[in-house]
Amino acid sequence: MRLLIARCSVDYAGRLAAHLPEATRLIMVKADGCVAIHADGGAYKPLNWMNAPNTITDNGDHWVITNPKKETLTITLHEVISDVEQELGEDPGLQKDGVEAHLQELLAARPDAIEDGLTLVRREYPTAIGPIDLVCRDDANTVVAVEIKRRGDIDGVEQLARYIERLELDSSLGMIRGVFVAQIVKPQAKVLAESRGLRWVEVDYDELRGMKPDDLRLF
Amino acid sequence: MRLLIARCSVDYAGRLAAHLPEATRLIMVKADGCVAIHADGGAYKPLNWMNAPNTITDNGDHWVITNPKKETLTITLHEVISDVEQELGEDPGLQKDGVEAHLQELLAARPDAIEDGLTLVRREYPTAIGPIDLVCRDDANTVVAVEIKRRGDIDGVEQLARYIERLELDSSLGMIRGVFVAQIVKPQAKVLAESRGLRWVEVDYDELRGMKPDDLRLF
DNA sequence: GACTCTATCTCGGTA
DNA sequence: TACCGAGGTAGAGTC
Repeated sequence: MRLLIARCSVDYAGRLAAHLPEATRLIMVKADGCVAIHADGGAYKPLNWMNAPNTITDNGDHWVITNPKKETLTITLHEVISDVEQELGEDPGLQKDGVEAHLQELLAARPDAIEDGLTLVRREYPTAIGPIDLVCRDDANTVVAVEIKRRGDIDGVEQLARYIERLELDSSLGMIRGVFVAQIVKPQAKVLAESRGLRWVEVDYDELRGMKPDDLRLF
Repeated sequence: MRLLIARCSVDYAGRLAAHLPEATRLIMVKADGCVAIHADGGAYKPLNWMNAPNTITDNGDHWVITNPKKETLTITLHEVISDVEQELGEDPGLQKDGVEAHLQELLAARPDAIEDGLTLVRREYPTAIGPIDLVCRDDANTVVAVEIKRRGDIDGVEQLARYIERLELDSSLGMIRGVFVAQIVKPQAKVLAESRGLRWVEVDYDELRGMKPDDLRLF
């Protein structure tokens, strides 16, 4: 990794055009060739960047970085303040817990946490337009399609509606209901779900994780 | 900005839990207090981070960074390889050209570039499910709802369909047509638009920008 | 390669 | 502050 602190101006030409006036910034060049230009604030996102793979042409006072899509990042160096390079080696990578997949796992194990009497038919039920998170049946044996999100936005409701439309083409399934499940369901999503005749349910991840498979039987 | 290269392990506990095993990484601390931990590859996104505002507690061999939501990032330093600090000062910020807002401006000024005879009724026309980019009337005085995207994906078509559904609730408007406008309309979006009875139009940003308000009169 | 969907999305605007 | 939409979304997984 090369860390260059310099007064520079930068131009990006690609999907849009962007320009950075002259100022002092950090230019980070990683081992894979990707370049990021950071200001001294504003969270982790760089002001400008070019992902690998790319080719970096160093013309002394200015660099031109080009990717296979012919987008270019041009860095003009006005004054180099510091320039250090350091090998970091491979990174073992990040381990995560608590993403949507985990929520899906927990709900697949406890479908009655979504709605009393629900039993799982299949997880990742395949359709032509993508897999449905959960397909269940309720105690009246009606098919219930479940879409799970960490954040329940309007897109998720549309997704569920599309899946149900698809399932309805298979007349052998009979009537189909839909339930939209998320840790937080946004107001717009609630309105849309209701107007589409879909239920929505908010669930708590930590509570779910705390539930042993048998705990709910007590209620 | 402080740039620390160190062998470290990291734990994040917040919206999810995440762990980084011991390895050599860059720890970037910006002037506003935000922290980012970078590996030597993998584009511009850090492995772990904590945005400002936060409080950093330096316990020598480990740092604990806490934000107002009580999320924590814990960095355990096993060996510091390099530690440099440099003032960068304020950044004048990024100037962009070619984003959706510009496209909307240009089309609001030249609705006949979308379709001959179109005149603007209102930009950002408010509805309960969000604002419609442009509402126009054609030369037969029919209301035309226009959704503008830089990239015409399937979501945009859905969005336009929702808006029209909503407008149709207002019977005073009469019949309503919809036009989906983008620099590039994806094949799937074309198909969906047509099946929903919506027109789609591709426009060229550079051409639009080149048009003076009077140029089109010549055609 | 194209398509799909997730994300500690980030970031900006607005009510 | 919370909500909502755009993004050079990026990145991972699937077909």
